Amino acid sequence: MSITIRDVAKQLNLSITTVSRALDGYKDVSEETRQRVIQVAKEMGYTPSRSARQLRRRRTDTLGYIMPTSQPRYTDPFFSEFIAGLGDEAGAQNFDLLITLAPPNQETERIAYQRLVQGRRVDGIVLSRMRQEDWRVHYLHESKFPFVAFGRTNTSIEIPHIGVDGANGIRRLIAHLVEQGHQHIAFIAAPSDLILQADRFRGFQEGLAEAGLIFEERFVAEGNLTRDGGYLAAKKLLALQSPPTAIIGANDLTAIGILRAARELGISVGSDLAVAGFDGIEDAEHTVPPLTTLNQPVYDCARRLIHMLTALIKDEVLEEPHVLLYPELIIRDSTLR
Amino acid sequence: MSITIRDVAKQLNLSITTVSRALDGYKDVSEETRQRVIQVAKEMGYTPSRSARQLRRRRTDTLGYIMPTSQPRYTDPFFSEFIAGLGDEAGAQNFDLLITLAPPNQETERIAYQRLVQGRRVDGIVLSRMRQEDWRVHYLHESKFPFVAFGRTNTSIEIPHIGVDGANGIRRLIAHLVEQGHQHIAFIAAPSDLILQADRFRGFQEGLAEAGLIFEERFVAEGNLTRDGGYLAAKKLLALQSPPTAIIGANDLTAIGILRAARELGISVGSDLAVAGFDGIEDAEHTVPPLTTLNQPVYDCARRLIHMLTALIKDEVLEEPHVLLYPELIIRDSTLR
DNA sequence: ATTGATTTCCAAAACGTTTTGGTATATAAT
DNA sequence: ATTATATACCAAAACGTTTTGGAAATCAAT
Repeated sequence: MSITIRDVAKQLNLSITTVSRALDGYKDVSEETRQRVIQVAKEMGYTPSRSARQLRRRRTDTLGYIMPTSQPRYTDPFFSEFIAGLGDEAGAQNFDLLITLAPPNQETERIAYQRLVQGRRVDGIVLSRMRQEDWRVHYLHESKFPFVAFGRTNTSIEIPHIGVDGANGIRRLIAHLVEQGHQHIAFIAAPSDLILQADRFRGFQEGLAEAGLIFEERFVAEGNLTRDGGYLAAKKLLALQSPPTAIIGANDLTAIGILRAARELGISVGSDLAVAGFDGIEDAEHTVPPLTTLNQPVYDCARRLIHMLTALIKDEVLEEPHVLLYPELIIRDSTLR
Repeated sequence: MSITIRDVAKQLNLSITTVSRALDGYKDVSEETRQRVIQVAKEMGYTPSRSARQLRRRRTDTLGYIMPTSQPRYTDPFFSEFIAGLGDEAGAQNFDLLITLAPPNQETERIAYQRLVQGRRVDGIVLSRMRQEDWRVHYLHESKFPFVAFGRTNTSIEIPHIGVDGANGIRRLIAHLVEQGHQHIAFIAAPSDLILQADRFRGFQEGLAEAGLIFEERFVAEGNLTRDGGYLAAKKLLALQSPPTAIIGANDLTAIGILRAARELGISVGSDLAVAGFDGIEDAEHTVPPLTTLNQPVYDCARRLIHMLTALIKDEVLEEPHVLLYPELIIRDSTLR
């Protein structure tokens, strides 16, 4: 069907070895022949078969990412940006990116990871949304499979990763809110098995303590990192006896839900209620009022992760296996009176 | 390194042929042996090597999608939903999804497509954001490579696709706006090489005509399907001598930009200015005011496209090679006085 | 007792590369 | 004149499957 290396070799009256090595830039082929080979290969439109090369080289030049999609249609802009970063850097390094969707913590997820690892379909895997008891970490580690993570983990296992210090961010956010005169600050949480929840929540408690405020259980509501989750939780919080004057969402989507709840209740965000999120997704600039948030350089993190991962695959030594970044506090009208 | 079919065969004292055929469900292996094979293969944790299988079978069980990313960091929620649909259905059909990013209409894009096609990297390709002179269509057609498209094309080439009737949608939207008493309706366009622009713009002109309104050139501004594009274009339109009382964005992102421009200018959307978009992205529900839009069932379209594509790959006859859907007009506060 | 079917298995070829371990020729060094 | 070195090439093995074209054993029909 399509042109193989054999066709090129025949055309040139050379062995396939020589053609292969000429194209791969080995030095044991004369410059003249190499030029001829390159020329003819191009003319004939030869592209090496990926699977043959993979089989022989025993690597795939493909990286895997399994996107944790909770609901069928649901997508967090966070992931778009993350994937854009992964894709761009992977492309730059001549790797392909294989994306699979799987709901977190389910059998399907396990199967998805096993397919990638055991079927040797990718050379390395990027993990995100790290969890407290993360079987993925143990599984990949035991399989001796190269992987990197966005976010720290809990385990003693040594994992190259990039993390953003959620606790630090939320502490600074609370300092800002207190500066704006808020004493009653609430938090809408993420699912409790997520590391990011642990970090951000710890920041919440520490921030309150630092400001000399007491932590009230009733000011913590359960969210699920979606707009609807934020909306429902905010409704509850705002229906309390003496409601909070500021609400922090575990992420921007949650915060957008809070905005909506406030609007429905006729509460003016900014003057009457401060609202803030976490992530720095693009939508946050366009809400009414624009949303105060802690920006994570998601795109850059994704690129750096790929960089680390490819280094890992090539058995290079990572100069910086653990990176901890600090989110940038972006103050917008949603927390200004 | 990892377990191959040979290991399993040795363990069972069978030939690799038999193991292979047992696992593939051929009938020329006794039920008893098959059970033993399955059992042992599972115990040993055997997963067939993808590349070996691909090489031999001469197919990859992978589908490709190249996402048109214009700016490095930029992502339209539309694509997240599209990808979610592609990924889910691909998974359901036991295909992988290979995603590459490439800026449209550039050399990189051509290379990206060639890599997929000539490197026999995928078995089929999904196209989106169809263009007037779409070299991709010609290229894939000439290469006899299976592909499907989201959106029609204007070539004579027969392409299985799913389209959403943009003209129809915009016409209905205009009828609604006229009903709300609007006489001065503007349009912020998409790049003119896109088919969707042609369709939606035609709908704009037809809709005006049907309502007996005259089409004014000055009420058309150039956008680029982004929030910022919408924002800038809206600023221009609203600075006109006698500005429009309604503005339609070529997509929701554009409309969100319009909302922002209006807010900055102190124009009250709904009462003073009607704003509408196209796509039905989730954000549109959460803007202030919530955005009137024409909803496309993007997720479902994506799934159906994959369905068509896999059928095409298997040489099945498509029962419906061309699907034309009508967008759903969702009226929200942004066009209600 | 043959022949013909059926069942169950297998050896070997093939897929298209890369890599290994050379060989032959020319050049340089002794 | 011999030996060493460098240069330019190649045949064959290997990667791990699936597929092809049987073969051996069993059973049924004559």
